[in-house]
Amino acid sequence: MSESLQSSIQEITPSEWELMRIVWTKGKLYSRELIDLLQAKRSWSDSTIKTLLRRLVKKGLLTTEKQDRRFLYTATISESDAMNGSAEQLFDHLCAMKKGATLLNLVEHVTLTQTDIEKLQAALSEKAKTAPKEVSCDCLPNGEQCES
Amino acid sequence: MSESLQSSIQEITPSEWELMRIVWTKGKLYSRELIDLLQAKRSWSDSTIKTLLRRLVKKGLLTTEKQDRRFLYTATISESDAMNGSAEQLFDHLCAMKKGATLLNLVEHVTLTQTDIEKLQAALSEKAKTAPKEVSCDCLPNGEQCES
DNA sequence: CCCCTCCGTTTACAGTTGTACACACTAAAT
DNA sequence: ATTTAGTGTGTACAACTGTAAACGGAGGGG
Repeated sequence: MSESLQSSIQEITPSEWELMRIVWTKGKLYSRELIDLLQAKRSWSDSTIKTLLRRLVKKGLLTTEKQDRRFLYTATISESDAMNGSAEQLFDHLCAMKKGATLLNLVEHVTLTQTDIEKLQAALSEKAKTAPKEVSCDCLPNGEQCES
Repeated sequence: MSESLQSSIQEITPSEWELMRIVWTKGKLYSRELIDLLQAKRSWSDSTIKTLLRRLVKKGLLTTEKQDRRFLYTATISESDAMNGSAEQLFDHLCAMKKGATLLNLVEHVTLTQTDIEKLQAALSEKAKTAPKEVSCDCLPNGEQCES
């Protein structure tokens, strides 16, 4: 389990997420399999997918391993690290004061299992022990606060 | 209060977030003020900031109002809508099965106030009443599931 | 009345992203 | 040996992003 994300994950674009999710789910696979699976959802040409694969390798998010005559593609970072990293990156852009509200909105809109909820509740109870009364806005350079 | 985000908010880039946060905090302001405030954090040239402003207006995220001889800039969407929209957009890329884990990670890493925590707990208790036992992975076209 | 200063507009340019055609190479089939 | 089918590589190109210099118009100061 990764504790805290070190140096902010490589930016992953929406199209890249689609490829990555398949790679993570399958573990290792040939471009052909990837393409077939992906085309079941997106009508992208083989070429487009091959380009995306190439770029992901260049970005260092995938590695290749020569097998047979073609390549086996594997992810270099775990899905959780990618998810947590991206989520944290997004939250970095938000006003410190309003992160809680955003989280609340997510909790309300995302489908969660009983187990997820239990874990979240446990984490929250723990956090409540040391949580501050207020968090101030960090949108402006001087200490000026935003309302609400 | 916006209930659910309609048609997926205009994509906001990292640099744009910086401008927007200032605009949201100040409500209405002249480019000069914006530039001064922003330059206290980022060493961007006036020009760069003016370009970003213009692009935000073109994207429809800001509107202008001629005042005096210059423009007053205002945001066209609320900060919460932007935050919630972006967060939901990100979550759309994640495996349905692992959204809970990502949320958990956020809850652990984000600074929350006592009040935020209470609200989250309330929302979770409510949600627990109807939450499913499991959520399945939606990464692959066929029903194939990812492990963990 | 002229120049300067402010602010908005034009233009620029490299890098990234979405999308894809066409080509090269190699193993396999004929 | 020649063709073929399957993979990877090169190239392309428009839109968007990060960053910024330069220009043009209007009001203020001299």
